[in-house]
Amino acid sequence: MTTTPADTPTSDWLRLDQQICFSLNAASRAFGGVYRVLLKDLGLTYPQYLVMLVLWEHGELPVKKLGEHLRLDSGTLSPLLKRLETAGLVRRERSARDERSVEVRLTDEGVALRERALDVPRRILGATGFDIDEIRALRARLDELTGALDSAALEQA
Amino acid sequence: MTTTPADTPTSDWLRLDQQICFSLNAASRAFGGVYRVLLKDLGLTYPQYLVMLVLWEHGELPVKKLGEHLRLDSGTLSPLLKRLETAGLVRRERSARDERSVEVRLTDEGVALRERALDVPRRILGATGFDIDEIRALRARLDELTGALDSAALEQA
DNA sequence: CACAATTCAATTGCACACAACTAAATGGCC
DNA sequence: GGCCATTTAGTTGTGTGCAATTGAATTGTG
Repeated sequence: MTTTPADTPTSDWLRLDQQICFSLNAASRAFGGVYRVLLKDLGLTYPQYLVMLVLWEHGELPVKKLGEHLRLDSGTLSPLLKRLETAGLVRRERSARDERSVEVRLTDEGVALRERALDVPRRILGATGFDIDEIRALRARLDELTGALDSAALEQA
Repeated sequence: MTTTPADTPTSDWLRLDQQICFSLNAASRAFGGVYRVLLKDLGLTYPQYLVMLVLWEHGELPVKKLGEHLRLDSGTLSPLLKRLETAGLVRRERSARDERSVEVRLTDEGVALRERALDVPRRILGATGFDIDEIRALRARLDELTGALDSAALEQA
């Protein structure tokens, strides 16, 4: 346990920084690892699962809206959606009203996959060892952090 | 604010799961974004910065040890280290004692870069909007989570 | 000593992330 | 109506992240 006092000299900040980055980075990847195992049966990667979650909840969506929900741009989504389409889970059609836009909608197979995903959240929760309120508190903290980091990033632009 | 009661029906768990994954994933990438901006001056990516942090603290290290510190394998580290070497920050030499092993050591330039990185942690802390004790608490929580997820992953192997 | 199992780094193949750019379509403005 | 800025997906290029494989070096065991 490194209980670094608040007046840590500058030269040690890099070590402290190390701890902070590592923790977030490691947690994110550890989480991804557990999802990867659980999602293997469904034939989904973790980011693909996130896309399916949004579609299961919202139904049909243009790529733009999907990206806003997921904080992802077309550079990431276009090839990912192409793979989901090849897998038969999703169809993409140019919107009739606005031909710039592409509507992403679930196929019957994509809708059906939801049933097989239903127990994923519970198994994930079990893997964390946290109870649901602890997870919820952590989530709130992380959202707070994300919000602060986003506005800080904007100020630099 | 979605205050989901503990007896949420199964069909809504996917929506809850969505919130949890999104938060962690988003926080991780938001963090990466802020680091990316700050590290641009130094010519480092975020993962490269993590490698440099370990080297600044520990000096010379074999690739294996580096991977243990960072939870990364040679598949990720080999090309990354090659780029750091091309950038002149690092040298790689096969160990004399054990020719399977490759020692990674900082060049003078790599050591010098540390000076220019000294204010990164403070600027990151500022971007989070958290004070140092809050960050420390969050880090502890994340480490706990990582530990639980790792042991859960092991049980499935 | 011989030889099988293990260790270590590198490589290959696949899938994100993201910046920068392209191309098509739309909307606003004169 | 004609032109220009904006919006929207897609593409390209670079850099991870990880599974699986390869190949060389070492270790353990008889």
